Amino acid sequence: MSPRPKGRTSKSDLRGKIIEAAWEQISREGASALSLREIARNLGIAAPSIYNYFSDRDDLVTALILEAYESLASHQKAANDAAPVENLHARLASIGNAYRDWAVTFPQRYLLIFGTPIPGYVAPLETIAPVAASSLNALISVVESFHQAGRLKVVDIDTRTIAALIWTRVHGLVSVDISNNLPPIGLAGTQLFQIEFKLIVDQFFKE
Amino acid sequence: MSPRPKGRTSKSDLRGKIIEAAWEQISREGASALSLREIARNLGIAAPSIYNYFSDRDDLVTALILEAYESLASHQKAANDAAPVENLHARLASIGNAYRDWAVTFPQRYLLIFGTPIPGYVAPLETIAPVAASSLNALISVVESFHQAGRLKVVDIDTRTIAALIWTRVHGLVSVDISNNLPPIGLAGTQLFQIEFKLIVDQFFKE
DNA sequence: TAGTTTATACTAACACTGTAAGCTAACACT
DNA sequence: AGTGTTAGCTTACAGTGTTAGTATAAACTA
Repeated sequence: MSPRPKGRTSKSDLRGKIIEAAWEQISREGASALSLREIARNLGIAAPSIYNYFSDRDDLVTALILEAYESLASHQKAANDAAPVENLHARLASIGNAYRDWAVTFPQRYLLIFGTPIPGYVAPLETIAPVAASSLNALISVVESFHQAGRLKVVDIDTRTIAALIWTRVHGLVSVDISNNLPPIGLAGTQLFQIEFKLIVDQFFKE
Repeated sequence: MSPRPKGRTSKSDLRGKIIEAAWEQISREGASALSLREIARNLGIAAPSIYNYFSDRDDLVTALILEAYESLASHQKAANDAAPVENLHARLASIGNAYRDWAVTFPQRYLLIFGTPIPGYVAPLETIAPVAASSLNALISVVESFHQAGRLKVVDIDTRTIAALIWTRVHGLVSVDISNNLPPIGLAGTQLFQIEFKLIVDQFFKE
């Protein structure tokens, strides 16, 4: 039926195309609608061929999660580097806005990372933890800088704990926002984010 | 094969048993592993019989979500009523702790409500919004009371917005905690929650 | 260059899922 | 008694992830 492509295609990069098709599908339908057979259909290949590149569906999902974390981490780093090193408030604002922007631009990727959207999927922590941690590096680094400059308002909490709390606050707001679970208080997500960000800065950082 | 039960069983409450079996399954395997056929197997009935009580799987999930919201809301109300009306800080602490306790006790129910764990399921907002809102009533009421007592530190933010932000903070921390997505900072979820709760109280409320 | 191995595609099949259609026995009501 | 409705059942269909077995083209080896 199919024209039987020439065996080892050598440079067709089918693995990359599978990942690409998976993202396309996730962006449209959400992570939980990921289907190996539909990926295969879209690519014009047989479904089991995917198993030449991923040991099973979970393995593909893990690859997607790693890619998403790397994307988030690189956006964070870019935002951090875009602000002057010595202007800590500017750096903080830059990475804060970049964090929300990334989540709003790629909501399904964000939910893929931080939700539990795939039936029966459990993330292999030892694989994911390192790159997940690296997506928090920019924030941790800024908090550390505030600390070393003696500009932390709160002194009885470890800097990494402060960073973790800032993250859970931002994550809580952003994840609820892109899931459309915000309580109906007449404020758009952007406005609420600005308010919360200001409150966070006020509470933890001097000047 | 089966002894063919006596037709209209009238008081067998199969609908209730289906929901019960669904919870049992969700508690063990997580919400995304919910399977109508396995429910039927556990109850010793045929899978399509479920359709006599729920129009489809999503309908069952909606019923579960409503039940979960109601449970959360009633726990919140109980916690609110357990503290003396005039002691606003005690009431706030009571509902705060009750919120986390409920989430930790029923993590899968919490994730069912606030995550997007079911493949292809989209919550019917007009059905769920009212009971979802009612689970925030205790918090809103306490914040209102602080406001009317002139004991809000922050005056340029609407009280409902303050309540919403407090909720997103608590939700962010709790949801990440029960999903085991907390950054590795050596603090247990309980400790982190106490720290964050104190910070919230300090930031918004006087005395 | 000829022969062998290996990688990558395929088809067919299995076990599972939600769900629709149609049948039947028991009850409720005229 | 007869009728209609309810709530079970079996059967069947289309979808899913996954495994097994097969074929072919490329790459390596003698």
